[in-house]
Amino acid sequence: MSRLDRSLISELPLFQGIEPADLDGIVGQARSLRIARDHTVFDQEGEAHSFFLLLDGRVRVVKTTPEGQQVTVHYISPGELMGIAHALGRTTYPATAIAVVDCVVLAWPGNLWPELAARFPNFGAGTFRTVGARLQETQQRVIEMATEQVEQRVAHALLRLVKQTGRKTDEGILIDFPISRQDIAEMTGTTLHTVSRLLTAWEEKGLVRSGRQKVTVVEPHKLFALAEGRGSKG
Amino acid sequence: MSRLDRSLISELPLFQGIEPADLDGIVGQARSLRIARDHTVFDQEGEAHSFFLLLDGRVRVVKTTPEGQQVTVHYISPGELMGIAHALGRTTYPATAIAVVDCVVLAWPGNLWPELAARFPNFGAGTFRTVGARLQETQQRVIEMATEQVEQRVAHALLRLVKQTGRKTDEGILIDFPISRQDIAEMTGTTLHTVSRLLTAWEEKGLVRSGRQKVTVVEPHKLFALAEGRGSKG
DNA sequence: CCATAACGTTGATGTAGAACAAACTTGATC
DNA sequence: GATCAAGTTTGTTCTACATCAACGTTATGG
Repeated sequence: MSRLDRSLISELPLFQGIEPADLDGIVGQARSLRIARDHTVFDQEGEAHSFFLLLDGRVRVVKTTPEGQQVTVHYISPGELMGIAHALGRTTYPATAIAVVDCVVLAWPGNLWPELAARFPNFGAGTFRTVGARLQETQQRVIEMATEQVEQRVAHALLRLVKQTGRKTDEGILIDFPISRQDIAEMTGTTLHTVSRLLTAWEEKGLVRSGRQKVTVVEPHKLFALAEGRGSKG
Repeated sequence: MSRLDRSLISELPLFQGIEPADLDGIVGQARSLRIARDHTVFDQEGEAHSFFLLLDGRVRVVKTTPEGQQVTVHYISPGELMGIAHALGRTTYPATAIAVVDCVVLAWPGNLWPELAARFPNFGAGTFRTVGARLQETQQRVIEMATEQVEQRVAHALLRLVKQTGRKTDEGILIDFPISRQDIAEMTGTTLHTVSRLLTAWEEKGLVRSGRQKVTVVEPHKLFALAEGRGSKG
């Protein structure tokens, strides 16, 4: 096992205002894990033994209904916490986390969370902000699902991904991990067929370029106009 | 202004494990407010000067889209915190809170929150649990919106209200505050017309009894079966 | 007690998007 | 380089639910 040191986390907003020696202590209590693509970091209903910090890669958080339908709740980017069931007073994970590319994570024992939060108020407050932001985002999605039609929802979802993980290329802004029509459908509550049709239509209008597990947004502003319900017909 | 004392809050889960003297101190820093029916406790985008504890009544939390559409995010029951924007690192309220009946609330200055959370870890942890529960619930609604059809969503919404605020009567379980077809539509992302049709159909089947701003669930189990997608046709 | 606004019901029509079905493409694997 | 699976496209059909429209009912206040 490789030596872990504070440089892994010292730049993250979550750990600002904590003494270097303490950072070493915190990191010292973590295990570092590599999660191969398509493998899970933790599983829905599983015992919440740990909480995690994503250092590198990208993780999809999915809830599965009793009927077996999947809904993608959130994408995790590097620097974010995940699996903080303990902090929320739960003993099992409420969702499954799947690595969409090879990932590196730090894992702490779940029961360490209260201790860390008590000793480092900034850490506790940071977790609070994370959860708060996630609540905001989730409420926003409820609003979208309740008031927008599919085309706008898919457009919003793509723009969100672009903001979180967009990488500039010569064609436009590439969503920087493999993402299928099915994945987008699970984020927006529609079917892969409808997503496919939308992407084809947008490609014809020059808004996006897309291929197998790959989407590039060429004209973010036009896509945004569409997301806001001001499509070309308005 | 009436004298406030610890008995107002000492029984609430949120304040367990805090010394009586400290409870007096906490309550002493609060103002008590009466909010008349249909008036707001706080307003979306407004400066988050305070956070609140609902002592009595019922509050509807609503988000309004730029296009003016309203979505009900949550109902608050007595004993719950609301308007905790500060704890989530925000400076404005993300939604509007409307009293659906005459209410009594306690209000603390927003900037007091970090201090209380630091001095009373149980209080901080309790807030965390509140926010966590709200996140869970909101994610559940995203899943419902993504995977269920309107009839099931409305059934789930009614059952949730029954659980939170149901009062046993001789006809069944009454949702114990005035609630219109429009209100239910805003909770479930549909129209008042569709809600009206559903309630009429359910009434014919003997599942509910409803009238002007009033819904009584007569057969919770059958309604639950329906909510789970096992309607009479299955 | 009458006016009027708020709330609720019910019918007719239209359509977004799911469901069904089938073929095509692109990578992987032996 | 043939085979196979996973991902994608595209056409057709069908339906749940919104939308449009009108009318009925119950409260409220002058």
